[in-house]
Amino acid sequence: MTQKLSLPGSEILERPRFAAGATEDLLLGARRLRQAFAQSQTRFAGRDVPLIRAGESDPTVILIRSGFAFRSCLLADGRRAILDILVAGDVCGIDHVVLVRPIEDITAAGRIGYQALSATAMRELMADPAIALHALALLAEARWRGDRLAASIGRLDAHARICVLLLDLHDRLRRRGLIAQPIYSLPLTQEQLADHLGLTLVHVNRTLRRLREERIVLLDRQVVIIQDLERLRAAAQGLPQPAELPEAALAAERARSADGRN
Amino acid sequence: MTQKLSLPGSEILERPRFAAGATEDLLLGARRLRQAFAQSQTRFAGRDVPLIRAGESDPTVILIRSGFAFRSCLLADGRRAILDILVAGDVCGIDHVVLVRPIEDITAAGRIGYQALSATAMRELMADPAIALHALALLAEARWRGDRLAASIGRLDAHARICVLLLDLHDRLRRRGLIAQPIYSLPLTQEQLADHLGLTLVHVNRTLRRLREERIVLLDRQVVIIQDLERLRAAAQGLPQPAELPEAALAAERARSADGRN
DNA sequence: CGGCGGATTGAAGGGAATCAATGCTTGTGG
DNA sequence: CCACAAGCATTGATTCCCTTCAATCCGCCG
Repeated sequence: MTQKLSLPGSEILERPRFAAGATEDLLLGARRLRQAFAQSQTRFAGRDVPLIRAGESDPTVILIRSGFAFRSCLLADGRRAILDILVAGDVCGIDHVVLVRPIEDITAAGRIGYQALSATAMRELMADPAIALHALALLAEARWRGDRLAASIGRLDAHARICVLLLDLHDRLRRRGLIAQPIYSLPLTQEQLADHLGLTLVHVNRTLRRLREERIVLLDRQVVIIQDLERLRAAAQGLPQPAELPEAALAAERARSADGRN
Repeated sequence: MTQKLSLPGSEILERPRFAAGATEDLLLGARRLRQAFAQSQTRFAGRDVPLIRAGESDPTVILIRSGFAFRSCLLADGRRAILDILVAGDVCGIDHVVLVRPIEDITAAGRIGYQALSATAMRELMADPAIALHALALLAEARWRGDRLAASIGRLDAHARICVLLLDLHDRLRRRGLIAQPIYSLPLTQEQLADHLGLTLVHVNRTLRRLREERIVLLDRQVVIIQDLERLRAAAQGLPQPAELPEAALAAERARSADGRN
């Protein structure tokens, strides 16, 4: 059924770029949205502080300035599924523009700085086509990450899943210019990693040990040290290429950093 | 860490509704988008016909009029992950407005009728704030389904996963008025179900047998017969409530069906 | 009839979960 | 300054869900 597919994996090397007809507006929208966020005060929150709770009224849209956060939902049995990890520069909660109440929780993973915009304000901003397009792009990117996670959990083993996660985070941070070396802090407990990867704490631990023994990555005290990027990439093979903010957004990102970043 | 959470599961009984401030526009946007689609000719495709291929240029946005389709991506080892199942009334490919090239494949699961809009045309439509908002809502809903899938694969066992799938599909079809009884056709092979649920063909088969023996659901020859909706719901417990098109879209949907549906 | 895709079923093995201790840090308070 | 508790990390032993491998069967079509 599935074709022979002898593609050596180097097929879709490009990450999804924005459509030509939209790039201009996207850039513009990105800038304007950042400006809107810049109006609001930067706030801070510590570990495990909920930024948005599922079901609460009057949700906000959030721009993370620094640190990590995650989106999660509670399961009936009390377990938790962490659906997305958010890093500095990410905007989350755009769907609150159209939903009365948020569906999931958004929680600070460690100490973070962020700015918030009320859903109403965001809704008004959406009147600007450029911003509307940018919002769509943000959501599209988030969905892509979600799809990727589903594929990862569904078809890769624990070893590969963790590699994908650590590599993707590395690439995201790298692309945003937030790190210069293959080292970054990741303020998630092993239990939280497990909740994200569809594993158990114990198995995450064992797998991390294996990765350490293989001298591929070292995750100690919430610090990730990638010892062998090549082999990490090899081990993370299997999924389609990581889709991330393409150059348009990247440019915007750079612009943002270049401006005073508060 | 996780609170005691003695919520009996009946907490978030409501599905995500659209925000009050947006409902009007959403309805309007939905109607206008349908109208735009109505301009284009209804096309048909048979089983396994790709509607959109990852990487191809000039992608379209698609409204499914009848039948089932699915979104999938290929993994490096040749396996496939089916990330979403699309039913009549679904719009897919909205993200093509912002992406140059689609990231995933969209394939007809059986014989389907659909209408297509070029990404360029859709991009122009987005100038209408109502349509832009509706597009955002569509994407938000798709993401929610993706998140749900990830949680399902990550935290539920095969039995529950299949129940969730069959129940969710039932509810979606029911809510759109496409079925009146707990019976529907599902033109997916067991291998495709496996690719969707992160299982193997063999195990899907065994689990379906068990469900049959338990007299909960019967899946035979691509026809799903829910024998005991109550117990199916019970078995599908565990995830947060299914998020689907809320009444706004529902109304639009009804309006659509009420008009000639081509 | 033969071939083929899909469904079904058995047997065996493995990856991950579960159960259960034991370290290790860190922060708190005496 | 040390004791102590709490949360997190680590590790072993055991269990089991799911995969893998391998046939067989069935319905369909040329």
